[in-house]
Amino acid sequence: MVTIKDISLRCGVSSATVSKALNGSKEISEETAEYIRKVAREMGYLPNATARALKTKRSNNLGVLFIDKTQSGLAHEYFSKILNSFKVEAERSGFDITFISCNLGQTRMTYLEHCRYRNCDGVVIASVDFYDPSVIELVQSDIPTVTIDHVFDNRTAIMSDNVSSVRELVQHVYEYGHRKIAFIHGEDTSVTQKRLASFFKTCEELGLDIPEEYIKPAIYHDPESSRIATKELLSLKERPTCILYPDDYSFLGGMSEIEKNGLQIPNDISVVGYDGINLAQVLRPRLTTWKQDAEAIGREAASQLIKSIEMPKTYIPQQITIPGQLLIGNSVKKL
Amino acid sequence: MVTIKDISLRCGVSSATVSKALNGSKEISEETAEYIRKVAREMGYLPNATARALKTKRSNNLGVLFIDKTQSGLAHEYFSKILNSFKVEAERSGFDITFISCNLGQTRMTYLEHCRYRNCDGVVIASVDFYDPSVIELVQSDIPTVTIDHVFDNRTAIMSDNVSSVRELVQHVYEYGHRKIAFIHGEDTSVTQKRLASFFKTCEELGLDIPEEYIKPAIYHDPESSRIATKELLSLKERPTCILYPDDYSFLGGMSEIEKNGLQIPNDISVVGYDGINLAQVLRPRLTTWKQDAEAIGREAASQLIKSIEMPKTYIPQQITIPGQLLIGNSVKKL
DNA sequence: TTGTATGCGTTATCAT
DNA sequence: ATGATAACGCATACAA
Repeated sequence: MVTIKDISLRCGVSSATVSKALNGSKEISEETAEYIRKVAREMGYLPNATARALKTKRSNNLGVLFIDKTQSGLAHEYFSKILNSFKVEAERSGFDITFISCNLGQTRMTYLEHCRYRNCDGVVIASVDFYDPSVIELVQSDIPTVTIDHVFDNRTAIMSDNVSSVRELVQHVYEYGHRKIAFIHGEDTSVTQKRLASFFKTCEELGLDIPEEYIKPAIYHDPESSRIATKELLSLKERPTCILYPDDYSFLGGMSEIEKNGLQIPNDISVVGYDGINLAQVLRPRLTTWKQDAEAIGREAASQLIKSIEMPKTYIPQQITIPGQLLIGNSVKKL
Repeated sequence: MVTIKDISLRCGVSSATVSKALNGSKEISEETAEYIRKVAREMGYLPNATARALKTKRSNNLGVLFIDKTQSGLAHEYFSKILNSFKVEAERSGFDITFISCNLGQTRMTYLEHCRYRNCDGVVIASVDFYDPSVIELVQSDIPTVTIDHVFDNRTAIMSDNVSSVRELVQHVYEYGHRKIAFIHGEDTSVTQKRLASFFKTCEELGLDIPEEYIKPAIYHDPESSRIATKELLSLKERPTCILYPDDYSFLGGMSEIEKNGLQIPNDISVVGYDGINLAQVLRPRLTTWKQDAEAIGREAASQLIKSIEMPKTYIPQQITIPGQLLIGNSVKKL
């Protein structure tokens, strides 16, 4: 392993000079700096991130706290896209990514402890139980954090547009003539609460009276629970003409149930998804859904997090909403 | 931040003693060791991974080289499961995980350089172009590596059972009376080559003569390409009675095409998938497929990698095949 | 413009 | 059984 010292000996200068030259310090004359860089290149020098981190207290390492309960966390296209664009943007600024968890070796540690142990410069938090005390402890610490789809006071949050999205979806099916609209929602989170509230509000504004049995609980990214909810909806005396699903992936469970009942989409029943995953756009009929801009969410999260790390004094936490768009497929029939 | 020195002052012993006590050295008397541990706990001491890594040359950090081309890498349930179980097993042994890529900041580096820069103790490699010179450079370096689904000489590889799986699948549909079996395969990799060879060999053994137009290329995890391949197969004069797909996810593209043609699975045409992803088991009819033990693959990869790190002298690289199992659904009709 | 010296927190060697 | 000390590779305050 070639170190700064090796270079300094070869160049006949001090290690301090080499360090400065390599870091582009203005102190060093362009001539020697150029020479040092050349030698460093020739010798195949690579900075030692560990030593640098120990000295500077900056690891250039970002923690990623994604919970993989039901191991759907990363398999979830929405989150895997966010992670990927987060990673790309982070790397563009020279940051690496480390997963944060709570059991390392035999010693159980909190998320915060794990971050400190690894000297993470910042953490992005998504897809977790935001009421978990260990998550709250992390967010309230001095480590910069960015959360996705959940707001903490005086912390940056990147939000998908859960209110306007559901409003637009409901308005869309309303315009297509639907009045009996069912809503299958995910587990109780602030995202779900927002979507539900937006659903009720929009329906109210449109003068729709949605019976209670049109609202069914399910679990995000779990086709089976949406299949069951679908089954219940289909067995109602007053069957809805359109069903809104928690997400595209869950819809596939519903789709299966609908087809099993010999019904056709959209002729016999209309459906709407959420997320805009690739798969749903490949199936026929194409699913009408809300396309979230996961790529922008991840990129923005990284960008904000890095800003807050690099300008700790002047950075102002903010809530940023990333707009998505209505994707009109063929799964909603005009009545 | 509380350091070893802080503890040593508080305990009235030297920092060397604290370090030894905390690391369970036999040199220290049980009595003082216990006291030191107690104080450390009270003070909320956390070891500094950075300082430790600098001193010991061990980062307790494993690199993960997964290429996310077409951003399906992590969205791919097979790989995301592997990654997750790898992570869980690694953490059980006190290792963290860092993604390896080739462009960090403005400086482009090779995978090997990235690993060195981060002092990775080892790397797991999957879902990449194994003929990429930068990948080969990494594998041939002194950094321990484990590859998944590709063998390098004198290196550990964890393999799914591509040969026996395809044999069993073909035998299965053969037993159900199918003779006209089409095979849609993924892009050209050693995995694909193995599956194709196994397909041809099994067919030969069974006395089946598969016409060339029954073999269609597609792309793994890309429903659209499998949809096109399906379309071509369905338009043949001599239409196959059964289609084998590259993977379950790709099958969904084919499914869509089949249904668009007004055909029913399995009455009009039989289909077989590969991977055994959750989704395919939720749809009706349930897909007959090969369930890969992704969880075991990831776990074994981590376990082997860590062994090779901890016992560099005695560890012997090996190829380990993780068996999967035939999952019989309702997508293959008995003829 | 360049060099010297120090310390980041830890572990390891060698004394005691 | 415990302690003093050096060293890991780097960055920086300060001196020259």
